[in-house]
Amino acid sequence: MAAKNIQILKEVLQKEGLRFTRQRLAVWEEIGTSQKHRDADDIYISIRSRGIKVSRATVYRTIDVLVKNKLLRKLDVGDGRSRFESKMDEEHHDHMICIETGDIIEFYNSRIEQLQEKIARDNGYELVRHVHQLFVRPIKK
Amino acid sequence: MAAKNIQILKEVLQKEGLRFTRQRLAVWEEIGTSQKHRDADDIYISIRSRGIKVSRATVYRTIDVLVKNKLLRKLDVGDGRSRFESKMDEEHHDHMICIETGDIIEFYNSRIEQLQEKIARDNGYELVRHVHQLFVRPIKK
DNA sequence: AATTATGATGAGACTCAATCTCATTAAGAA
DNA sequence: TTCTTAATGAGATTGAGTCTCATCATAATT
Repeated sequence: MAAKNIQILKEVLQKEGLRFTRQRLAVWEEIGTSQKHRDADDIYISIRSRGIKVSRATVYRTIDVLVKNKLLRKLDVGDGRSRFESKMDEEHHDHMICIETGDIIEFYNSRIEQLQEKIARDNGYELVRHVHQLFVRPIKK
Repeated sequence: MAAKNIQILKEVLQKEGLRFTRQRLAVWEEIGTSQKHRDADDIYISIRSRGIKVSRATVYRTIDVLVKNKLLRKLDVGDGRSRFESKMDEEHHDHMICIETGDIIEFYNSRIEQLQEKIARDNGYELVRHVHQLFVRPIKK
């Protein structure tokens, strides 16, 4: 993993007054892999399989810190298990979930993004975050 | 509760090959009250407090039938407990959730509705349902 | 109205993701 | 290297939701 990314983790930990540990680095490294939309247990198993000793509690605790600091995004795809994706070098997007295959497809629409801001504002609120998911089915020909 | 609404429940149960029971009626009546965005346990407690004997299992089972038949909508506001709202005489809408007060405000934007359909179609899917929630905070003056 | 077949109910066990506890371990300052 | 204090991990706990199965109730039939 690039030294640059390790530095990002160190900065976040410092900001939060937390120590830089082997376990926290392992979680951060694991999340940096190209796989997306992974659940906490999947991340836990992967780290263990790399021979690094870590507990589920620490994985969950580290994920919380990363989510809080916007290095990680938490997704709820409606099956009771949260999924996570890195926000490093990522443009914002939302998700389409295929109800037949479970595939997760990303989408982005700037008009919708604008409208969300406007709707919140028109009601006297500011938009903090949003959840937007389209549950879809392949069009049969 | 209006006889008309009882008839709607009876039709759904018949369609599903299910019997009309005191407990199922009680759940349907409870959901017909003006309160919205209630959780399953809240519905369970209310029915019991009306002196009707019902179990949590039956409340959950009945809710499932109503959701399946679109008499009821299930919301996930991100705190681990599903909320439910009647779809009787209701226009479609989505929700804004205030992260400071927990207030749930409904909104509807036809342009967003159209765009969602288009996004799914452009990717070779048809839209089945969607989840759209804005987490907001009051604008401080 | 009584009978009867079968679906519905309820108490409590169970599931599973996520969180918490607290004795032990390790970071990192000095 | 020492030492203070935060971090970790094994396993207990939580809590929403689901499941089991003995018992009960619906509603069709007689």
